[in-house]
Amino acid sequence: MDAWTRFAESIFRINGLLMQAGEGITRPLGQSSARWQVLGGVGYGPRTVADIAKSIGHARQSVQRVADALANEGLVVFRDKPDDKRTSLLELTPAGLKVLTAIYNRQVKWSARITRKLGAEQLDAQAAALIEIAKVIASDVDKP
Amino acid sequence: MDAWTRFAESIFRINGLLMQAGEGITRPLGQSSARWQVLGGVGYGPRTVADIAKSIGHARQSVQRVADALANEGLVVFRDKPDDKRTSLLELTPAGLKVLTAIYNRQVKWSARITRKLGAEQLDAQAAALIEIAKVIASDVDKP
DNA sequence: CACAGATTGACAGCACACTGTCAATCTGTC
DNA sequence: GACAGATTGACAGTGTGCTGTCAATCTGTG
Repeated sequence: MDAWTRFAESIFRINGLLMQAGEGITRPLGQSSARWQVLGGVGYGPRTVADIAKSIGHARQSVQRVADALANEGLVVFRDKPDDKRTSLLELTPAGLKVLTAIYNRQVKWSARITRKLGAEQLDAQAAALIEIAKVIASDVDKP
Repeated sequence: MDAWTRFAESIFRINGLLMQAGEGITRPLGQSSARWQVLGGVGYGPRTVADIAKSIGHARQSVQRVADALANEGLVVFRDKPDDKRTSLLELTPAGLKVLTAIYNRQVKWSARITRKLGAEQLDAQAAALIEIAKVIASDVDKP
């Protein structure tokens, strides 16, 4: 197994652990990582579904489905967007804000716990190195 | 945004790029990353579905579904396992071997291209660092 | 102002991973 | 050898993400 494969496997491993942690944070609150991302997208003010999709890098229709589910459960509401009759603004309800806040609190504790163990400097250095590697991979996409 | 979040986002970014590259490698051959993993699991000799699932860290039933699909398309066959009547051994057909070899060739080229740009030493160092971080995350799982 | 092209949500369908349940079968213990 | 517990595939159902198509609506160009 070559260095690149070892590297890729370490990424898969950490990604899996992060996803698992995300589930661990959201699940006790009856949510999920996908729902968290959408709720978080509305956290700083009303936005359209298409807007949120762009910002988190997911397909518009994936976000739409999650948003519809959240609206059904009363965590968000669709409000008319005055200047565009096609779409509407997604807005947190009090219940939605409560859930998002609870998730945020859990996330902060988790983040602080890990940062204490690993050190912000090391994490920043790793992140910077990974972003450089990401650029190289991205520039290679579609080559095979 | 704290260091830990920046780190997590860099992992998500690279993971996404790796998945994308995996699709790029397998898609022209009518396959996918999931199918690749299962084909690869049988590459060194017949194995059971449950066995493959364990080795790649996926749910048994997820692998079962992919294996059934591969069998339907004639890339693998189920052969009786003499000492266990519940299960069967999954084995590559000549067609399956052909596909797996083609995928392997594409993967090797891609891997070599990236390693040339980034250097095996850097990749190994990163992988080692990430594995250490993974241990810390893993030891924290279920804490929140 | 007209109109081509982009954007949007609704609808439909697919791939992949997970979970849980069930009956058949295997394994280890007594 | 009997029997409790683990393992296995079949079946069924869920969540998440993707794609494509369609009609309504917006936007920018001329």
